Amino acid sequence: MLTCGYGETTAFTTLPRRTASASHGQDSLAAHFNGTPSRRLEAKEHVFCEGDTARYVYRVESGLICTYRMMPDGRRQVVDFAFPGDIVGLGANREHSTSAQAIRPSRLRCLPASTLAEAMRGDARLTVKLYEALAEELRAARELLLSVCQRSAAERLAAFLVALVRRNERRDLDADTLDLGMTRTDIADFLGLTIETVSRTFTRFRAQGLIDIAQCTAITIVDREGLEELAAGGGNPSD
Amino acid sequence: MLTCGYGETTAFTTLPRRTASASHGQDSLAAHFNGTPSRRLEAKEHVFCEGDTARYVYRVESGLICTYRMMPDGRRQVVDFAFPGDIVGLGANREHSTSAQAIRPSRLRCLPASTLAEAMRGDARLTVKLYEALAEELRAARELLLSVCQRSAAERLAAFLVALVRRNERRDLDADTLDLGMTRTDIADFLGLTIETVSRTFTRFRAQGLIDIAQCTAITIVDREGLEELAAGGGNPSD
DNA sequence: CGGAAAATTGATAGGCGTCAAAACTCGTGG
DNA sequence: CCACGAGTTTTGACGCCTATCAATTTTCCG
Repeated sequence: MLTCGYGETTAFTTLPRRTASASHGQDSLAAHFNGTPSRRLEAKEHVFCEGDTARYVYRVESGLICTYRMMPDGRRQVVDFAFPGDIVGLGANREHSTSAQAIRPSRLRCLPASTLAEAMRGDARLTVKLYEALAEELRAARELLLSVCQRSAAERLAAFLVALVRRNERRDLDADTLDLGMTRTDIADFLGLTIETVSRTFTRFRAQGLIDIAQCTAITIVDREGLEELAAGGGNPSD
Repeated sequence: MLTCGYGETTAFTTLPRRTASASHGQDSLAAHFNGTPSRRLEAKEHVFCEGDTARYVYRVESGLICTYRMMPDGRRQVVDFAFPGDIVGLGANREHSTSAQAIRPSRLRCLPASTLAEAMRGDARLTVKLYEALAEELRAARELLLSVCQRSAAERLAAFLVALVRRNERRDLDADTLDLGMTRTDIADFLGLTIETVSRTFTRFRAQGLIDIAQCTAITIVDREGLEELAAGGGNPSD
């Protein structure tokens, strides 16, 4: 809405918007990542953990990173998925307030926080860019909050899929062929559901002719409009 | 954790932390609000609405402001309660991404966004302060996400009350006497519950000797430890 | 091919939402 | 000062959605 022309407000614009925010701040941000050391991560390896000193800001070059927060008793809330081009680790004043973990083998570019801080002192416009990028993340986080807390399981999953489709579109990929690349657990922890509910909802979507499931992580969109309607709250049109 | 010495991570540190963030950025922010025009609002009057052009940033002088987002079908997610001293309207690039409404009669100081933007251009340290304040809001939003999505109704409400108690403490008010000043609807929309569930949970808390309810909005904390334990997830110790 | 991890499917139960009605609060006016 | 009425809160009954527990099937690698 702020930086790009998507007319919808269907929630889980989380993913599209995050990317938008990236491209928003990237004009001047991107340059700062050029030539920085890169780091390879295996699947399940951590980029950083909650409480770690924030030494770097990262840009995802390839792979898939998820950021999350844990409760003492083990419950987990996935806060974000970061795809290639996205920035990870912004907004950590001193310590990271989330953990970040590679879901599949990934490559990151690492920009030292000190370098960034120095650049911020010298370049007010860069700081404003970062401020705006952060504002965008805040907006996305609140949208996720709205979505996850106020929607049924089917609505959440539909919105999630729709967000991925739109992300594909913007990257000129085949929009209707999704490679999730993440486990049911990741999705469940993102949407505030259990893996069983996610799995059942996938199955129901297939039965309803909304999607097709080749393998667990390879999904084809069959009825995109149906999904979008569901995502918009069309499941129970009460008014 | 970042800026103040509270050792706990019990969630719904939302409120305490937000204030912490305010005081964090306020050293240099506060000065900018001095002498700005003030505005009085009646209960239920809006400060701004989602989509409005972001003309001002506000500091709450008195009263209580809540910010929220709506879904097309009317479901509402309260994102934040802003108490005196808190800043409202930060992070809006161009339009507000949330609505803000006075819950009770309130008074605000209004800092024009253009003035702030100008100050940011001239004062890099201010921009960094704002960046950090926003980072704190982001952290709080994610904490709220974790809390609301992963916790039972009792845990959510307990965490909410504990957060208010801690807020009172920091202001040297009587910590155990809460004047909520908001309706059950506001609380429900904040915690992702219905008013009936909120009401029932309050009643159960009273029956369990955790709290005492004089009037709907006047609550006394009886067993603070019990509440804190509940808030931390002590309701169902599964491990 | 074999074993571990992940996903699916089923049965069950419980928590919370929904609908509905009663009780309470509070401001207004007789 | 009391009565009234709208709005809010409380309480109850009921049902559905989703979590939980458990078993099976599929997927993924070594």
